[in-house]
Amino acid sequence: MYYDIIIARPFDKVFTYELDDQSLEIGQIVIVPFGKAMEVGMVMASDVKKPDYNIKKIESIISGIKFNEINIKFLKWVSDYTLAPIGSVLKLFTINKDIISYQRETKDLPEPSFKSTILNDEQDKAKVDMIKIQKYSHKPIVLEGVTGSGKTEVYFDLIEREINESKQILIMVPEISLTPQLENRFKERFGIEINIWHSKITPKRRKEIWHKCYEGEPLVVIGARSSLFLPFKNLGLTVIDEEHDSSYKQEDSIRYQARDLAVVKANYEKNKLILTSATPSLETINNINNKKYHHVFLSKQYSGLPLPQISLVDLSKNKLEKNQWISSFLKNEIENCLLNKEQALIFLNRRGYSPLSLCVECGYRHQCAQCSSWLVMHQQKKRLLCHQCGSIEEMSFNCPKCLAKDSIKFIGPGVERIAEELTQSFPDKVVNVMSSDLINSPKKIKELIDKFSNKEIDIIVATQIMAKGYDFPNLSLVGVIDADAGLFGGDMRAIEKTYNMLQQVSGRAGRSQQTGKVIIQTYYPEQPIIQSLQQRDRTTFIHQALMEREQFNIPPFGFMTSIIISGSSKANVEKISQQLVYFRKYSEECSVLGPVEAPINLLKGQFRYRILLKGKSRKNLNIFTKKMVNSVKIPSAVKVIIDVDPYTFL
DNA sequence: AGCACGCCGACT
DNA sequence: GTCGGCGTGCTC
Repeated sequence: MYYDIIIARPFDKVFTYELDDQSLEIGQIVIVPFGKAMEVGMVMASDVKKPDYNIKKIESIISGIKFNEINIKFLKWVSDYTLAPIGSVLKLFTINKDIISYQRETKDLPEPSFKSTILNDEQDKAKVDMIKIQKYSHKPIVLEGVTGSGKTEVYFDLIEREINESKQILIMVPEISLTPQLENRFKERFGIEINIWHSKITPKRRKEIWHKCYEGEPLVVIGARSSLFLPFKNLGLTVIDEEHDSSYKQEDSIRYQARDLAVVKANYEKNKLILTSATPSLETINNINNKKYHHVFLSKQYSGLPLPQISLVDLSKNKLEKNQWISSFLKNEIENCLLNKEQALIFLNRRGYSPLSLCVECGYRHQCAQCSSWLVMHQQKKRLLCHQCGSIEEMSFNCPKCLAKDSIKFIGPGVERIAEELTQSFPDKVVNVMSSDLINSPKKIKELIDKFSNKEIDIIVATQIMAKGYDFPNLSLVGVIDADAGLFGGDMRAIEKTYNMLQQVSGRAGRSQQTGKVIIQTYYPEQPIIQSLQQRDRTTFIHQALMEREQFNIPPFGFMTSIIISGSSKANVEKISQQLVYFRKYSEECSVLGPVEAPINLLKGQFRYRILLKGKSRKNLNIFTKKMVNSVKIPSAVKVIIDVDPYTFL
């Protein structure tokens, strides 16, 4: 008998194998010889006719592990939607020899011991509403709540119900390796073991968790994007925490939006799904408006305190001193805050000391040798760093081009430079920088957060790393150095992201002990986007943004796919790009923009071109994209990446 | 993606 | 003379 097998390698086709002495079912996992090696595969079709080329025999069959109909349907859908080769998608399900051959010793489960918290009226109503909704509908529920409103406690109560039913629970979080806090809250609340899943856990843990999921053992998994592909057999509830977070979009090898896939998966499996956010994404809001999602809202801070007042500093009227970026108004407020023995957070989403190193004699700019981007000066590490590829250059104050001595000037501020300015203004206070350069492990995050909570630090200068859910009871002032960076002129997603980030940062002040203050520096205080931020009028911003997107036919109203063509030969890359867009004449419905050199047209020594495809339906756009890519023979020196629903245009 | 094959530069 | 650089092509 002959079988069609998908191999867990990047091929978008099946391979035919022979097996005589027994019959296989669709979805079974097998080991097959492939090239020189043994590979894992899944049976896609049985009883296929013998092909006219030489075929090999199936090496062995993994008993006890099998994809069911729904799993296969989802697998196929992911491949169809993301245009990723079906073999690559199979690999995402962490199907490999190591995992499938693992035998688990079953242990006795400890009894959970719940420690319930008391919900306020609003939280309790939200909880009751959600339980009611889940009884009659399988549609996802969006739990929206202002920062500090206690969303976590609400969904903890729903999780408790699932634990009591001996169900499996998945909490997806963005970038788990940096959020040790949630794990501790879970342990305290439920007194059970929490299974942390992300790409860097040990092989042993990986195998254990995979098999626990497959065996249907009651458990709670907190996981990053990839946890979506765990083989849960008894899943009761999925929670997608901070659903708007762009980390859910995987941007390397296989490109997918974990949140969107999770929604489809839950729908296939008829599972409960909760999306939480203080700043729901426009896609999600549109789905609420279209009644595809239910919506539950928490409007008040748990502490009962009013939300912090936001004031604007008009930088066009209050000119900054030369080489200073903090206005006297903000400095005064910081001083008052420190006098009250409270703490301040100053926000600037720019790492390092200065984004541009310029020679004042000849105009030379330090640029990365492999990328089309400037090198950022990092004073603490005493070097120049490329933020695209991470390459490092020696720091020098002399110009490498015109050889002038001490001619390099550092233009513009990063967090380190703001910290320097603060240290000069408040010499007897402790100022600390929080950015991914220095704070890059759960341990370091915890150390810094503990230090700040214990008031060993007075002022913290932070990048966006700060915007994610940390609680600081004594923090009463948040200053935003530059609200304009990212809000004007960027692409639509960048604007949405910046707006959310500023809204979240604003929520950091005064969460539990006293009403906080937020001060935002801007050159455009009259702009509607800044106004809606100041007045906490997110609705206006959303309404405006959705209208614009509808007008330009971009998500969630139209569909986009980006094709990135890269390679070490610029001429080759350009030639292939031109050949690809030649296919545009075969569709009237889908529009083809480009090719253009990508904004970062040189990355790690690879030249990059970009083509943008837009369409009215995802289905037709995907069919068109596939045909377009297949219309050109791609030499192996050129790489073509398809990005369905792109988030960044780099 | 791996992995081998294959054809040109710098080494014992 | 060979080691090894990575361009090209194949995997049932």
